[in-house]
Amino acid sequence: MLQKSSLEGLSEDFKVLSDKTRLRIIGLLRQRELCVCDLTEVLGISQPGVSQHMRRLKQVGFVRERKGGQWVYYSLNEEHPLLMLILSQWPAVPEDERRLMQTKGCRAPRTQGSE
Amino acid sequence: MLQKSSLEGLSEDFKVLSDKTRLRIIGLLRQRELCVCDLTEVLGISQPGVSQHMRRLKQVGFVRERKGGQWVYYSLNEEHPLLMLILSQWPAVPEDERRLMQTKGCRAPRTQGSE
DNA sequence: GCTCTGCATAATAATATAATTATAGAACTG
DNA sequence: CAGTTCTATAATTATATTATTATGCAGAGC
Repeated sequence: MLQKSSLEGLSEDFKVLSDKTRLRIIGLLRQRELCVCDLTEVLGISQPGVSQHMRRLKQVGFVRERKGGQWVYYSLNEEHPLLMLILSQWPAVPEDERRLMQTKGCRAPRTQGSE
Repeated sequence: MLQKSSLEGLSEDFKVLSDKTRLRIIGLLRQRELCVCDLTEVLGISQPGVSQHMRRLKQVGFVRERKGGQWVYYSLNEEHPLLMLILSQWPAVPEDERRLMQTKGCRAPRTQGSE
């Protein structure tokens, strides 16, 4: 039984969507592609935590990754039918969006003195 | 903080949808309204198990209940926007549908001799 | 080549979830 | 009213899930 039932797949999709942190991530990715360090900063959880969430989001095909130098950029997979359907009802999370604005993330090449 | 964030609500909706048994229940309710004993028979789990699932489905407003005599009939809430959206992509579970056909459920008034 | 930064994975601990059995209440049946 | 049926809830147990810390690997910059 290599083939998962479609029920199994759907359940897995919803399981991935059932975590608030992942919902926040998806919301943030609507704005633009983001790297792990961006998300770590905005979400306020540990880097490994973000990585784990991204893995699950990737596994079900909600996000795609693109490696750019040192960074890994994640973006929404616009070809995922269920995700696109659901995005139409996505709630805004103003606080996250504000934090995303304020965050410098990986974009600011660090001037080594500054902490 | 009486009001749940919409993120919380959405996450809860997906959590309810993330269980295969509940997905099967929703699929079955697409056919017609069903009572707990129907579902117990088709799903092959215990009666309290079905009741618990129905409670969660009711809590997030996916299903409605109607009491009819001795029975409690559940049906899909056609006014739930997210549910309606998602139903468009619902997978068929032929085996469940077959079992539903075959089941007599609560409809057959038991002729007391029959086991 | 050495060091630092960004990311992934492994191991672990705390918490949540779903099944079962046992029990109780409400509505029919005689 | 006594017995039976259908459903809900409580208690328990087994299993999943999510967070953290520790660790390793790859690319960038000196």
